[in-house]
Amino acid sequence: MTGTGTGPPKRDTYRHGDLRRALVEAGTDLARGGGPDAVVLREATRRAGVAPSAAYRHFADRRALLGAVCSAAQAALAVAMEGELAKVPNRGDPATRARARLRAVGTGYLRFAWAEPGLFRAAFSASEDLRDAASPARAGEGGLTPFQILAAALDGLVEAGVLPRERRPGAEFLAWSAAHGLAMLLIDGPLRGLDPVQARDVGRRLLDMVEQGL
Amino acid sequence: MTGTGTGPPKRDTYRHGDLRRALVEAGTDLARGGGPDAVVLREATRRAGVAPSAAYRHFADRRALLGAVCSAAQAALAVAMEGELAKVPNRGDPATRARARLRAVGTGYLRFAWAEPGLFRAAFSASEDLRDAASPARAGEGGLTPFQILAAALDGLVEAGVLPRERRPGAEFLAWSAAHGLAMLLIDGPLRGLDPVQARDVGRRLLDMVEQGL
DNA sequence: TGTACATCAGTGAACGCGCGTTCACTGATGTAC
DNA sequence: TGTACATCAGTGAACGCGCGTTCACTGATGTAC
Repeated sequence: MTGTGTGPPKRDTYRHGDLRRALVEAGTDLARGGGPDAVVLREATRRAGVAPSAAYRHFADRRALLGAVCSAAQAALAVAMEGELAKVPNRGDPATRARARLRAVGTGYLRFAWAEPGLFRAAFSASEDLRDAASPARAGEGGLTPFQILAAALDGLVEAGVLPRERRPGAEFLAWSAAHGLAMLLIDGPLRGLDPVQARDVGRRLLDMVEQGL
Repeated sequence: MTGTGTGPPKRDTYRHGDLRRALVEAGTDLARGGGPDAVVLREATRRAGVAPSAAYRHFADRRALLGAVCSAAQAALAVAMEGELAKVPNRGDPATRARARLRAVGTGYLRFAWAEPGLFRAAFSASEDLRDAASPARAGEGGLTPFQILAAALDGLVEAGVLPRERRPGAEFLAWSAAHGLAMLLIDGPLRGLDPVQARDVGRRLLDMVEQGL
């Protein structure tokens, strides 16, 4: 962290100090504003106060930078989900508590998508498959990725006897689909015009549906 | 339709004849291959065998062309959904028939997304809101848009006494979210690697969940 | 039926733009002696 | 503690690219007489 922090991109040293991190942060800001397409290598270097070619000391190409931004976005999503989970009181009977935890996971997911649409889209932009879903770079403070947080909540539902064990396998894809679809329709799609109250309502009803339907 | 049909872009006349349609078709082919970002004005004119500037006789700018492609993609989606609906037998009691029709709508949606991922993404690319969801340019052969087809299926569920009337309002957003989310995860997201059999299975289970949870 | 003319769809050359990427370089840093 | 040197992070100029868009034009078509 050289220079004047988040001020102008002027540096006092020839070396940057932590350019890789600075580029990921700049890229993340760009994604925040305009989604994955807005992650432009040259603009990231500009914001870091560095020549465009300097980026190639830390990333093989633009795709690699976007991949790092994608991981950062997933980590931010995980943090949002953890934050919602932390609000769930520890009292009450295990069944209602397990249900509340699943709802919290879904609420965190939807809230993040609503509050940070660009970042949310970036989180799902890089070509990843399920193997990447466990990468530590995508984890929140608790060390779990969004996908793992959801899985844990569903496991809790089984342990509490709410979800029959035989319906557990693959359940994350169903719950995930519902939340993801609503998120996409709300931020990018035909439901974009909804006001926050309507959005919250339809979110609640969606989570009801998942709870009933799983 | 001048020249040799779908052959090389050589024309024998100065006038094209139906350039607007040709550009939308070329743009749709581009979207089919690479989603909305692949709808490149210059490439569309190239495929139509025409100078780039000719496009401006028919579209104000690239966005307008993309909008037309988006409508065409939605119409194709509507046709796919209609096709699945047509398979539902007309016999049986009204309740199971209404349920089957909703499933058919969902199946058509998911099948289209799976078979035509680029077109599917293009269908939801243009900035539209719910008012556009009724535009005739997006309708299938039955004159209904995808959204309207879904709404009709849900109305049928109410009429058959399967869905309580008070839960009908807004139900399209819930069903739509579930299907849309799975579609996105399957074509663009972490579920991309699934083979067709797995994809079909998770699709069925998702529709089960919607049926149970609505 | 033939001719003059208005229309307007398509031409072709040019524009500025910003991008990702390369390459030979420079100079700050840390290490070996 | 001081000096020589290897390392390698960042420089700066340049590249080719394809894009969207503009503009004055040209020539096929259809209409009026």
